[in-house]
Amino acid sequence: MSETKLATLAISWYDDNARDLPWRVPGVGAWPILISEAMLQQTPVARVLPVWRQWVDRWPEPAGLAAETPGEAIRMWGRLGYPRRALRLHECATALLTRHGGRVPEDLDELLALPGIGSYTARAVAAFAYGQRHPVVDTNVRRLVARAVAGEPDAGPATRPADLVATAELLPPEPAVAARASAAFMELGALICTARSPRCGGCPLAGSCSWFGAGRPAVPTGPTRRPQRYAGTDRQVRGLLLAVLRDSSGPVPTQRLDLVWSDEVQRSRALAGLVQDGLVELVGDACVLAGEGRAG
DNA sequence: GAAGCGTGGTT
DNA sequence: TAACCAAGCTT
Repeated sequence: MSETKLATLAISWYDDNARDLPWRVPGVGAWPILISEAMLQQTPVARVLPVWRQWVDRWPEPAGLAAETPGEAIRMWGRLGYPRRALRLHECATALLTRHGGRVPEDLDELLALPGIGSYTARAVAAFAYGQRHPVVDTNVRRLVARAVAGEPDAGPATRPADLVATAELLPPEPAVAARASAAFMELGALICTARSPRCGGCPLAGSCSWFGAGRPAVPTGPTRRPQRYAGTDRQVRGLLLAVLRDSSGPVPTQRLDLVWSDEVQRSRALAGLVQDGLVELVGDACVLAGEGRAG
């Protein structure tokens, strides 16, 4: 008999406090759920909502997306960020068509083999779309488990196998209940057990939380590496270049792209990177989004 | 395991 | 205002 009290408490709280997100509505298919998970990778819910609606309205099945150019997926991605995710989602739709008859597979290993689908997303789809019992471990769950179970102030930066084990031990035996517990843990991490200023006063797990019980010890202060700034990076230049192409329907002369960044060396490097990544194509002396060099 | 990859709101 | 933050994946 293991510790499923946390799951019970979390689910009770979730019943009353879960946000009404459209991909959580009963009956939503695995494909729209998969799209939501891909969009939510590193992008806040509020920004995903309108784009998700556009995608599921336009491409309710994988076949619809697979029939488009990759560039159209990139264009419809809008400003969600990390546009390679749009490319991967398009590749994913194609893979679903060729390997799985146009449907999202239920098997975890088959999900993991899809483009852009990693450990978190595969388990999220298996749990939330198909009601399977898998540990669904994202940054929120890692943080919550680190605090509630291990009594630590925060989790490590990346998901490790041990995180999956620790989370799996919290899941109730019934698959559907386990899936709901995973959703509840994530929601608690997103709304209550936040990174910056956790609201332990409103947390249903506080009475069972090791970290809270220990008086909320702080993160040990140490020399932290300063992360790379965004301004002036290739990342920013890529974003500027892609924004021009996204808002254009046809080929864009490279001469026009010269206007978005004055440093020729960096601009060329950024553009070459976009081409290398398959987001952009060169057509003579012009650029287009992927797959739109001939038509579109 | 670290680095690279967008974007915009919040503190 | 600069830094931080938001449901990761790939190489």
